[in-house]
Amino acid sequence: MAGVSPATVSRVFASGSSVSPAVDGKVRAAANELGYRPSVMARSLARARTDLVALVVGRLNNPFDAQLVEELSENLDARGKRLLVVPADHGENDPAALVALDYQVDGIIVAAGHLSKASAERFLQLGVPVILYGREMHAAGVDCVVADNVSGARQVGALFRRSGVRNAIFLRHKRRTFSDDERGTGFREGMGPDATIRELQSSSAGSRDAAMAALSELPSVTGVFCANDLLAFGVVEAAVQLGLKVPDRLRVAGFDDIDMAASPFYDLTSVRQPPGEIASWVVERLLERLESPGLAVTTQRLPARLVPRRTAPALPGFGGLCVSDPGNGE
Amino acid sequence: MAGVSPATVSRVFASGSSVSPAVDGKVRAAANELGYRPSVMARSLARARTDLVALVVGRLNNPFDAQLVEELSENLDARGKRLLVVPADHGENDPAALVALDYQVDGIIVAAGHLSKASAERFLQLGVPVILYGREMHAAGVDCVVADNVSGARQVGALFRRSGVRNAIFLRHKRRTFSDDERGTGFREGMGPDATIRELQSSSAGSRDAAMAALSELPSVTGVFCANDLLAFGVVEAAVQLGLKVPDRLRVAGFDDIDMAASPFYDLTSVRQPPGEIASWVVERLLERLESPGLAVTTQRLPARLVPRRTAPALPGFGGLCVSDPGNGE
DNA sequence: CACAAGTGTGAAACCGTTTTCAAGTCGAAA
DNA sequence: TTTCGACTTGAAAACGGTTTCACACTTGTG
Repeated sequence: MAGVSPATVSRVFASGSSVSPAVDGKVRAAANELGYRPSVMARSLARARTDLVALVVGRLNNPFDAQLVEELSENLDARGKRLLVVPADHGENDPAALVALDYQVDGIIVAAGHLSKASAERFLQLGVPVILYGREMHAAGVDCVVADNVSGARQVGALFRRSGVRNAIFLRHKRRTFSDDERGTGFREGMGPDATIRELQSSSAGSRDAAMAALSELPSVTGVFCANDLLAFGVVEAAVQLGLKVPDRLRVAGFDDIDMAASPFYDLTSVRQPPGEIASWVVERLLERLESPGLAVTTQRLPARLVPRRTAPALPGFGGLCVSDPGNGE
Repeated sequence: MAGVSPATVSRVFASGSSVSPAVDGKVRAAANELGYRPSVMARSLARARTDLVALVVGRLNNPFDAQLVEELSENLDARGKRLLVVPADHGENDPAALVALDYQVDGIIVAAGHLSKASAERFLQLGVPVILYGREMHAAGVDCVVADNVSGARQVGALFRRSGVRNAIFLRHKRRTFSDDERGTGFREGMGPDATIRELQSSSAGSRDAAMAALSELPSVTGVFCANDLLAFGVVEAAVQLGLKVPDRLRVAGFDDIDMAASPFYDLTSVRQPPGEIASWVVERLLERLESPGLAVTTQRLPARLVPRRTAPALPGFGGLCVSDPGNGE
């Protein structure tokens, strides 16, 4: 060292320790000169803390998910932690999550479909906090954040019902999903017991074709609620192509309220779940749990708000409940 | 240890070393029993290799960027490396990139705007390979991948010119960008020297308003080329709102060819740059450079292909050059 | 049967920090 | 002047692996 000290350097870079100004200056000067920066790896090894948080996540083709990744990354960064992305593309369960463990990550954030109970227990046993979003899971101390799917979808159902829709389709993803289940349930609740609701499955990419087929085959259907906006876009397209006027002849609604939903061409009624809030809740909770591991497990429900637009407009009488866009339609 | 060996365990888990089948079995059995997995941190410290690759990236609101992150993450994962996300949201230059160094990452991938020459040199000096995408940079051994913006934009310009557009707008981002510059250049080339081209700046979110203002003020403009699809969407919307028929009265084109460009409502002529190819080239190159650091620096240009759609249709006579959608228009 | 070559294993040093502990310095209080 | 803390600093033991080296112990060959 240019200065004269082995472990004192540590104190200089670790905040909080007391070092005399003189020494501090010398060390920093030398470090600057040498271009020295403490190795996070070595520090992690010694402290048994990596400041790394793993995110186990699947595909990002839905802008909503992408947004979430961005927000998570930024939130963590602001708290001095770094995001380690572990792709869970294998579609199925845990193996990906286990990789995270090898990195001694301080915590793990898992997207809806990618956590098995087995993994969850393994994490708990190792004392690594897990936050799950987009799905509830009553298992070993994992905290969950979920948008209030049931309530959001119920609002859509109620709007459809009040608009006179009696015969509807619930379009969901091919792969069975916790949130799709909830959205279906909420929708049925909102539509009431005397409504007929068909469930249809499709990939986001193929939703137009699926909707085309279903709508031409079932002329009595007057409303389609989709598990997300991407699916709904396809339905709107199909309706246009079939000459079914939206919203007069057919109401359409989606879920997530991604940016494109506000496009004047779709102008899609949707249910807003704010990625920013989810992200900040997730990291907030993670950090809380890191500093006091004993916390009770919680499941946080984030409110989901109906955003009525043209494809399923709010009814005059009920406008008070619905918050529409500020819409400075010049 | 349940078995009988301290450093032999290392050999068991490090591939390639020779261990007798008997010992190997015992060790693995014990490891399995104890739930032991080697600590990546310790390994990294000893080997001076972390299997971590940092990605310095800004916002992900453009689906194109999100897709890129996904592809990068998966490609790296398949090669045994992990993606560390370092948000560069500060908009400006290097500080973010330096964080990556502390993690002793094996390599760094940087998105267009987020690398300064200073950082680049620092990385080179430390022997950490840097791959830059979305921008060229003739500095210290950084490899670059860039879509062929000039050629792609030139194709748009040529299409516009052949369609009779003489007076056009090039709509670019507020923040000055390498690729926007190139796209502007290519567009001008394609339009020819006698065309009038106005440059306009806007954020993706506000492009509709910007276009509204410009188009009503400049009635002679008959074509708008945008630096990306998101901007172009706003222009199409503005055109509709102003009653300018697209494409008869106004041609519009974007860049990236994101999924939504194919939406029948926009049906946007665009220039395709494949995120998958970019991603795989990036990690391919990174790994190459990791195992043979002496490689000559390269700048890879990936072909950008015009995808004509309704907002600026291909002309009958020139169809051969343009690849349109498979379009099974039922 | 001896000797070279090849294999599987253990000892020990090392990677770059943190952290405990003890020792040393200095100023203030007695 | 002596004594007692408060501060600053260094020595040394971790942290959990990898890796070099040397030491047996098999094998194969003359």
